[in-house]
Amino acid sequence: PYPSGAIHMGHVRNYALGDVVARYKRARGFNVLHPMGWDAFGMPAENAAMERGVHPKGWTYDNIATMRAEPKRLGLSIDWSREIATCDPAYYGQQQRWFLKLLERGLVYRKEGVVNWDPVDNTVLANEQVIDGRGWRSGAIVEKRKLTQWFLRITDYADALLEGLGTLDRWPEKVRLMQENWIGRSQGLRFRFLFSTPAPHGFEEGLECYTTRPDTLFGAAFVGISPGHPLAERIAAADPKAAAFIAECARGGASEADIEAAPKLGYDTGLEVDHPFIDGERLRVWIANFILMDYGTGAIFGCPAHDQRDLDFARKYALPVRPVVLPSGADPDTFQVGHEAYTGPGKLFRSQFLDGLDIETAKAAAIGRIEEMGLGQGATVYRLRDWGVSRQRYWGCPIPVVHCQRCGVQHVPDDQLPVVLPEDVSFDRPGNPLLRHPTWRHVKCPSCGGEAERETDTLDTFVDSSWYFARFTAPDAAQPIDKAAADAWMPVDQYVGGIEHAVLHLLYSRFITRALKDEGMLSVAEPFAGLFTQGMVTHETYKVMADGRWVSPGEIEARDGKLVESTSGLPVEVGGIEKMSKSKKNVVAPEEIFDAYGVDAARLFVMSDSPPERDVQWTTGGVEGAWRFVHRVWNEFDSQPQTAPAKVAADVILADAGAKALLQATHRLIKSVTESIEGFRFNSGIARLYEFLNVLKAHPAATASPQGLAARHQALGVLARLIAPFTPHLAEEGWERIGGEGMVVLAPWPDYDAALAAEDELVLPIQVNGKRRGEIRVPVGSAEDEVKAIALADPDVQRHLEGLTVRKVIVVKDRIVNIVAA
RNA sequence: GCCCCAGUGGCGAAAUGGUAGACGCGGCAGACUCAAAAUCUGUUGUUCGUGAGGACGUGCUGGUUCGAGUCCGGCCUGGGGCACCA
Repeated sequence: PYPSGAIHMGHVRNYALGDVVARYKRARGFNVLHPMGWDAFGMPAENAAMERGVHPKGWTYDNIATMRAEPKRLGLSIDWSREIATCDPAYYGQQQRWFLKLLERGLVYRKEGVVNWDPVDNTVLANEQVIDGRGWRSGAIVEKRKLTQWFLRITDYADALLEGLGTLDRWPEKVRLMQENWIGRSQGLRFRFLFSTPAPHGFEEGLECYTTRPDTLFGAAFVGISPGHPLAERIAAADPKAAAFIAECARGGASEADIEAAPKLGYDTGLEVDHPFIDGERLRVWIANFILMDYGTGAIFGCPAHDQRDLDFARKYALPVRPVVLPSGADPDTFQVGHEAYTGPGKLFRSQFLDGLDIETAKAAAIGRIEEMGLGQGATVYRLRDWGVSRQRYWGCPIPVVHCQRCGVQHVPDDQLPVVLPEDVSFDRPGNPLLRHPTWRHVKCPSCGGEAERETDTLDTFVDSSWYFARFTAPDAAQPIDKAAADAWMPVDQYVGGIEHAVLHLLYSRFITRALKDEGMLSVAEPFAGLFTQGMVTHETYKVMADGRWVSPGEIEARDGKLVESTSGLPVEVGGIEKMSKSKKNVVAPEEIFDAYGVDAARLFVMSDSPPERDVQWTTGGVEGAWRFVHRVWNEFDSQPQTAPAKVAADVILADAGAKALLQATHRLIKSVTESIEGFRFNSGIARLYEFLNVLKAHPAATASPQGLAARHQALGVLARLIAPFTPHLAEEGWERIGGEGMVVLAPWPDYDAALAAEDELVLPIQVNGKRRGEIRVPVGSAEDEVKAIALADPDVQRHLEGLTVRKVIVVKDRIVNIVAA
């Protein structure tokens, strides 16, 4: 977790789910590494420093000290000897070590580029960190700025990351899909148009375009370039109108709505290029506002008939619209495109050597022809961009390089690592305190020994969280990763987290893992073999009707059947059910719940009321139900006689009908709870435990005899072990109460006896024409003929068969009987 | 616009193609109590019927099947992801 200072219900649910897995697997005899650490760098610490004058380091470590108590109180079975904090030089120093390795490998580079600038946090953001045009943390509208920044070459791994998704069969389909879309591979053609008009300086070789629809080249109506294209800049230098148009394009709003509403605009440059396939045909070159510079080559050819944007553009500037793909059944002489471009399947026409081909074949043929002509080749293009990791902030991992006027960028030598953050910094002004520090940045060049300057950018905190799992396997190693330890533990078998990291942390970690593998530091290509994305904890929201203020659940009460604010008595309306958040005040503090109901009830409730992958709505009634269950379970343990029951032979117990029934229920319980945990259906497993409690309570006979008492003792012993992953403290107390050996946390998971778990007798429903008309009791495994005879003889069934002729009787063994009659 | 997911009682939900609504919350009734709370017991999809029993029922609509909440086609609604990506 980020050490914000307090845990919230989302943490409780997240870690409770993970703890169930850890405790279950441990009981199953596995070695379990279940660690905890702090993602401790980042903006909130600096904000606290600016607002309250505290030091980010002190603030962070104080928060860690406060927060550490909570997982302990929750009873999470964590190995605290492996605890790490990413703001510890012992951690980030090792990060600097591997960062330099990647720099040597060419996976880190520095370039000037247009970047996303968050004006509130005063720093740069990666593409993945811009959500709907806003900073992922600050929510501020992101601006474009030209800056020199450090980048990690994630695009080198675009293909590997895409292919690797296919191996992650224990990941949710949804997350794999999101990553696939984010990487966005497309196959197409990269080729040059040759100028028919005199080529502008620097473009003598032609103008390079990228397309995924080379099959539609015969429908080309124009060539378009992005306002940011070098050719556009060159033209603007000599043409004030072009310059004005480009400036106009840059002014448009950055929000989605603005982009969507923006009309297609173009500027006719007067330049023309040759159509590669049609002799004498020329295409006009336009600067167009809808063409992106950072995808493909920043230049396209427009085929209005088969691309909606090109069509909009063509209609506006009265350019020809020539269909070249004919839908099946359409008449080639009359087929036209109106306001909607045709993007569906069909056969090529009006396209010379492509005529009659289907789209895929035509693409290959067009690419082949362009390649023969030496104008270009088939190409793969990705939507994924390199990962900008520079942050102009103090509280982050320093980038371990030195800038020397004479020698350029120099690595900080290994014996001078870690580059430690200076502590004497001030936050009285905006901007990066490292830049203002009087001495820290001034160092000698490691190469020439002359005056040089440290890099003052720090790393994106997502770098810190992209390898911590490997560090956990040997948290004190003198090198970043102890390979033997990592080989023993990695990959992570079960990762539990929120969906919000689908294209952030989960993609970065996959990239860094692959990069470190190529560096020889890790053996696995994928960090997380199993991923589970849990749902959020939600709560109703409450709003004072009079003034629209949000009020918290603790500030309201029911008076005369109506909700009012306690202090003012003003009526309150119930709003939507939303993720717990401070802004909506629909937060329930875990500590208060622990105090009121105990941690076991809190753990139980967040897992019992919804499937783990779905959101769970926090309700007082719900947690009280869990709390009642805890008490009722304890009552069952507590009502067992203090003295251990006399030893009773197994066959004697089974001879007692009541005792046998209880043992059968017990073994069925083991089977179903085990399957529920294995399948991550914890809510169903908990429902089975509730059910079993009702069975246990409804068994008065079980205590009346030595056999009954012995059966009950066995049942309670099983129950203690089965509830242990969910409510560990209750399990421990119950286990001790009935004289269990040692601690239940160390007890092996119970195995079920298949014979006992099986039913002896079944109630089979009998259907007549698909409607249930009766039921019969038959022994398990009864022969089809026997069941058929009993079913047909059943009075209820006979009543419904009156006047009908039985055509067919379907007997599904031990399941159902359906009589088809007419 | 493209892609994905989900629609089941008053609510959260359960159901390898085989008794829809387990379990919990809430409601109702009863026991205990002077009373209330807590606790315990029973009951609780809708509807017709005094009852036995019947009809209807998993967003809508077709289909496959002896049998569909579950599989297939079309649609509606809600949620999420991506988005001028050529």
